[in-house]
Amino acid sequence: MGVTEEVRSPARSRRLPRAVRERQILDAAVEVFSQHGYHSASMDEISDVAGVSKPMIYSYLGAKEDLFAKCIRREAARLLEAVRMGIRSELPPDMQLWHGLRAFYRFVAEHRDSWTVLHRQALTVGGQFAGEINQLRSKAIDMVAALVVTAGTKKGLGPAAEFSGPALAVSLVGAAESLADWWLDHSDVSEGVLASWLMNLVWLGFNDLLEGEIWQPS
Amino acid sequence: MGVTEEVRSPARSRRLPRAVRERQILDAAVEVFSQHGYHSASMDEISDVAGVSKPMIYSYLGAKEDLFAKCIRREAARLLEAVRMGIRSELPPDMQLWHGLRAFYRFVAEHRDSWTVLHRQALTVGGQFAGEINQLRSKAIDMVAALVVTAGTKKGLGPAAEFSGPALAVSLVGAAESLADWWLDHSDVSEGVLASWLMNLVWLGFNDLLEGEIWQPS
Amino acid sequence: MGVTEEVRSPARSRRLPRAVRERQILDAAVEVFSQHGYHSASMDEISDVAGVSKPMIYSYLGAKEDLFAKCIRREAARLLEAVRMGIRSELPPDMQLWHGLRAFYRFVAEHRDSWTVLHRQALTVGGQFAGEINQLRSKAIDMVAALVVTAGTKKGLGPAAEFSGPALAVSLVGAAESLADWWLDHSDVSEGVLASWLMNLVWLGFNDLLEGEIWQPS
Amino acid sequence: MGVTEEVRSPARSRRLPRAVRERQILDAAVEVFSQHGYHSASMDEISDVAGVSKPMIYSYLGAKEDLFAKCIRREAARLLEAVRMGIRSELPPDMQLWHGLRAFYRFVAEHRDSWTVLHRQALTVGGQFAGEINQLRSKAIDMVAALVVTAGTKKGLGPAAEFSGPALAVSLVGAAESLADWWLDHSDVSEGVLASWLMNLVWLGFNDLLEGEIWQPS
DNA sequence: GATGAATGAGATTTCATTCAT
DNA sequence: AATGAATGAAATCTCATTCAT
Repeated sequence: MGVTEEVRSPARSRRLPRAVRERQILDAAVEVFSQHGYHSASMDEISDVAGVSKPMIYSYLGAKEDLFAKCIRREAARLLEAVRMGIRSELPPDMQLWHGLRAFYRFVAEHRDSWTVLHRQALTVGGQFAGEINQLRSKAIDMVAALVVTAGTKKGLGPAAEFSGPALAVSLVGAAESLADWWLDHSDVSEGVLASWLMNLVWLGFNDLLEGEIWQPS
Repeated sequence: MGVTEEVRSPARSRRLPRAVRERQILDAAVEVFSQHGYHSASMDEISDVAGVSKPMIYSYLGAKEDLFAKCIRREAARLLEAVRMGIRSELPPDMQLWHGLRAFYRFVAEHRDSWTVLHRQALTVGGQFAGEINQLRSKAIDMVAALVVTAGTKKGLGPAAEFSGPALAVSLVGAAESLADWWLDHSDVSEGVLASWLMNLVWLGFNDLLEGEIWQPS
Repeated sequence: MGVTEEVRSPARSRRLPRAVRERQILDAAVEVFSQHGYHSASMDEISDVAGVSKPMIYSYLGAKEDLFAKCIRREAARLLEAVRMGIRSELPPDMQLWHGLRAFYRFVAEHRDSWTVLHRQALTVGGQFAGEINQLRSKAIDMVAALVVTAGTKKGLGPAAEFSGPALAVSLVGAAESLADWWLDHSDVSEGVLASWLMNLVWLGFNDLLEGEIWQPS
Repeated sequence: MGVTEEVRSPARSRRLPRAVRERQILDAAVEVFSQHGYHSASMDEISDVAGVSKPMIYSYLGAKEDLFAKCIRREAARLLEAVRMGIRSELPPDMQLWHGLRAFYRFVAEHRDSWTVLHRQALTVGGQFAGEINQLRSKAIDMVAALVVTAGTKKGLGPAAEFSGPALAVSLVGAAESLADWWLDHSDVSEGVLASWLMNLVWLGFNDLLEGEIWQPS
């Protein structure tokens, strides 16, 4: 079309305000960390991908460790927010759980890098970020536990109290995470189906399944 | 035999048969990898812990990557073997599953380093060992899937077939792993209780629990 | 009074005349250089302390090296001036020397930063500022030498001429400097006493001291 | 001369024992530090001069700071030893002092680099090595103070006691150092003459000099 | 068989300095 | 006049890996 192809690129615009640069850098960092992991990721590559020189990263976001921590925090906040928005608290507990799971899987699908960083890479750094990650997981677990307890009290709770609520929640979250990972390699399933599978496992259990029962969104 | 053999230095014994040396080194490697992770572990420390010089490691087990791979393979084989030994195929499926889980948790308790390397550290190496790990997981999953299918066919399978067997197995394995991690920080529970909790989740499901049902080993 | 003048930020006032800015910057530079030394001092910190942006420093006083040179020159001039003002040329040579020393120590006490920069830090820069410093020392030495010569000629000079006047002056200056440094850590002595000690060393010498003689200001 | 000029250099011999390498490295470090100062000296240059790769320096002598500390300690020990050997304790105090000074100046002449590192560069590093240096200076000062006190008690000490012995010693040491520095640029004087000058200053003092007295080795 | 000696290559981080507004 | 934004260049340090004995 006769476009002069750029004498001076406006794409790589210069002299941007700090906030913009910080976002660029964080985006790049998440991408690179998710691909190579914390240790193998190099500040050089991050600065390349961000289109920024290395000193700027240090000046704006600190050392590699700080940068990684900031990535984790941002992505964790995003993920939690997404799940929170997904849950509709006016629905019955099982439907809440189902919607929460769907929101979770939608997030994973739409932000693979974020999920990878949070799930796989955050463990890498000598337990240094175990705190951050565990907070995230704790919040997720609390949400689940709240649902179960809510459901339980409605029906009178009963002997479920004998079981460690946290342990159940831990298991569910682990199952959901594991399934998310599996999904990354089997993406031909919708997030609704995924959530349904999980509901059938944790809501009904193998036994009911074997009996022919099925859970499905009403 | 009258061989004086060594006036001094029995500590750092020499001329051991190759197989022994290899085990020494692998043991040290598993210990160090589990403590620091793949990247932060240094060949220097491994050679120190093994009581062997670095060139020997390279000569016997290859480069760092190879060494790590061999660690993973050995520990994976051990874990699988332990679980296999735990299952008693003459029992009904739910009891098989329960015994398998108990064996798994016993292994984790008795070989924390092995478990740490397998579960936490193997992920960190940029997916380089995803293959190894996935094989292990696959085998675990297959074992679970086989149980479910066995149970299913006895009863006529039914609509459980509509659900991805693998996905359910993946979820169960994820839940078991997650619970194992949680256990590392809450070790005041017996492995039997742990396995029972998980059975209640995956065999009965939340719903039955809420109804007051409980699964317990017969 | 009633001038509103500034709703905020009276601290970082703008549009000051160049001379004022330059003084601000030099003051800050002397402070920072004296604390961290030439190399460890960062232009960033200097600009912070000065309350001025870095480009301004470069525009007004040049690169780091220039800035340091200007610091040294200013402080050297101040020190020399202070000593000159201290000497009363109408007094006999020994009293002149004594008053000069007192003035020197007063300066050191009142401008520790200046003295630190001149004495300690100026040496560190790979002899790059040896020239500046040596000029200062030369002037100090010349002043001392003049005193001695004056005294000498009055009395007929004699065999003192066989001794290198400069060398004696160098020694005296070195002794004075060394004592100044010592004083920084033993500040509980008055500058008069300090000067007297030195007079007893260089005017009388150990020998006379041992004989029971003492020099004291008349 | 028809020599085949080296197909493989034995000069840069390889695989030397550790002790030898350490000495090589320390020698190189002293040379480079003395030329450029602590900060401007680069580990690269030191490794070049030493004919050794950088990792070896780190492996044998530690980080830059450690390396510098080790340089200082070694040179300080050498200097002290040289002075101690110079003093002949059977002589009268003034002769002891004179011999000590001569030994000091001989050392400075023969090990300019050592002296430069000790005197000029050691101050550079943010007072981090002030301790090391002050220990050295303290020992020198103690030696001088001991001489003066010895002389003093022989004669009955008298009012010299009123003067701070340490302060006098500090001054003398400062004078000696200063004169050593001056000497580096005026090397056409023998170390005996240098020592004599200083003796005339500190033993006799200006006053006696003006009176025509002279101190000279008996 | 076994190891002390040795290094290439690359990682993180800092800083003086300048542009463009 | 004044500064936030931006970077080239270099320094320290570490580590997996291999010779040569």
